[in-house]
Amino acid sequence: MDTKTKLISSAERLFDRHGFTATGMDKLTQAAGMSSRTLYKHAGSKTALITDVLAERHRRFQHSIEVDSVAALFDALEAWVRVEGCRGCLFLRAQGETGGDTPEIADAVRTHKAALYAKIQEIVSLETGGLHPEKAEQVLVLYEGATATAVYRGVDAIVAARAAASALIQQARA
Amino acid sequence: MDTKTKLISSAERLFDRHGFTATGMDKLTQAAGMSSRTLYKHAGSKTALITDVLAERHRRFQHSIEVDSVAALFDALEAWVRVEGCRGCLFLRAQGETGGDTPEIADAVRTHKAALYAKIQEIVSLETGGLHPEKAEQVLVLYEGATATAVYRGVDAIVAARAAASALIQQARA
DNA sequence: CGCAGTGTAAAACGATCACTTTACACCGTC
DNA sequence: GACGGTGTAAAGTGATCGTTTTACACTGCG
Repeated sequence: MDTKTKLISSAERLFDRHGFTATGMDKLTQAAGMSSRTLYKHAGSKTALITDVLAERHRRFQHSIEVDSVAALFDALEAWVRVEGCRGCLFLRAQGETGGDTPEIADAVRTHKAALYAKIQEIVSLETGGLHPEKAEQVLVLYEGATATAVYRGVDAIVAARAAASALIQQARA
Repeated sequence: MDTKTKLISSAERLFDRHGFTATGMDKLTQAAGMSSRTLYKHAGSKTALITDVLAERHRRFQHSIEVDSVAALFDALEAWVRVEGCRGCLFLRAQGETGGDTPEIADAVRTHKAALYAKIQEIVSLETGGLHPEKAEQVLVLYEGATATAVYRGVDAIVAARAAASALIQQARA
């Protein structure tokens, strides 16, 4: 594994477990197994490192939601949290920690959420024959809710969200 | 307004806008209009101040959700974000920033979420005649989802959540 | 052989962190 | 009129923040 990949993946882990602000550069260099000079050569700054981490996570997340039904969307989320754990949406957490004051981070969040919503719109349109576009936002809310609620209620929240989403879609088809 | 009340309300505002870790004691003393000595006499420590802020917010929040229908629950949330803004659940944000490593904060989050879930169970039971207890978790997910999604989609998310929740309850009644 | 590239360890940068201390002023009460 | 309680301003605590610097070692390529 090359230097930058190792840096980003170990940084993602630390940011996710302990928060962005609370994670210092010493912890990051130590976890990545490199000197601070090397870290700065590859990342440039802490903000840039956070941006890189979010971009990589977005890439991986996008791949994980390549599905074509609402039920499968929540199955994918369940599989995700089983592998990655459930500490809430890392993008919204980054937004919250910075108060939206860091433009690069705010942009990464916007991009990620726009893509998520677009994907959900695509799936819902597929399942309802494009007849109920308002259901997309409801499914989005269920998806975000599943992610947030799983923090303290675990996978049960995702199971409940999938059931609710399926019921709403079923209802739209009738 | 007495000293401690002023301290807690100004601290809540800063924590909410800029995050817990990113908000230093100098900003807190300045916003509260008091010396650091007075702040420490009343709060004890930053962690204790965060705990006090969360406890006060919980008190205020509990009062705001004294309703007896699912629709009214989301109306209350909409009214809340119109007054307080929508930057996500402050409890989950505190949990995320500390990684759950601070017991007092983790306790505050647990208490808050247990009360929220209990309230939703009560309302759902009221509306479905106690026949569909599994709907409570679905409404909880919609509630958390509305809070999280409102961060980037505003009140629309809450409106969508209310519609979805009402549909699910309606379905349970049939 | 020489040299650019990439890495290391470790010290230092000024700033800021949470927190404490010193010294002093105003207050109503006994 | 001395008093404890509550407040202030401001300097100082050591630690840690993100970042840069100095000095040096290894590697593959011309």
